Amino acid sequence: MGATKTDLFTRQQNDIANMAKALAHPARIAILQHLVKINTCICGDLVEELGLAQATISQHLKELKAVGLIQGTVEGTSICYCINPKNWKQYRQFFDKFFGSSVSEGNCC
Amino acid sequence: MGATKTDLFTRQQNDIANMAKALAHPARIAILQHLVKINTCICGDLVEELGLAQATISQHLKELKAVGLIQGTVEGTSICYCINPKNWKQYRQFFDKFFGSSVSEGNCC
DNA sequence: ACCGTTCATCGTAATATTGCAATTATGGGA
DNA sequence: TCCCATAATTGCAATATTACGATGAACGGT
Repeated sequence: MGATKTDLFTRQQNDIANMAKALAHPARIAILQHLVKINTCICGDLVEELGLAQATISQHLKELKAVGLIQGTVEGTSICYCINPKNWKQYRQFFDKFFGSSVSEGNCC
Repeated sequence: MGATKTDLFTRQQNDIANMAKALAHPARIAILQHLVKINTCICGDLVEELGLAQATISQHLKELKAVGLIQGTVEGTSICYCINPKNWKQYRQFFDKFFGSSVSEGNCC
């Protein structure tokens, strides 16, 4: 025991949870914000920007790439990362839909 | 080592990461969806609804309550949980703002 | 007062995540 | 070819999360 029981939940529920998990670390939020801000691509100066070790940054980038939020292309000796616009919009829609179900104010609890 | 270095990031970045963390589990997504659906309050039939043990559900409810997404009031021998409309809307706005920074299509990577 | 129902909390085991040093590719100079 | 810079991967230690059985607290009924 200790592992998440994904089989108990719907595909959609696991999807949303996984999307949220990708955002569930300040370093990854910082990376995404930096990439959004510097709309043109950025390489590994993220290591300087955030105060984490190169190996750690690389790991976070890997996770973000795994869920499709960012993409990277080789640029000579360094690698150029940027937001994946398509999936970014999809994420936005997913969360929008999730929270969109407007909650009835008051009258309970 | 192994703990998240929250002090390296801004308050806002940590906040978003924490909000995302609250949603980063299918059981909590399922709980929230159930509470939204049954707009009137619901008690602990969540234990039946999801297939998890009572102690586990209670733990997830505690986390959701800790971040303010739900609220609960004593209802005799059972407890009535429901969405916290105010914070729900705030969450929605936060994520909307985060993803709102529209990404420039193409032209890079 | 006694029992049963409902839920929180504690303790513990299993697993996942975070972070880094060290190492390993890979590509561009000299 | 021999370095040097950049970034991925590996291996490991520290910490966090998930899940559950057992126990405890609170309430309603009898």
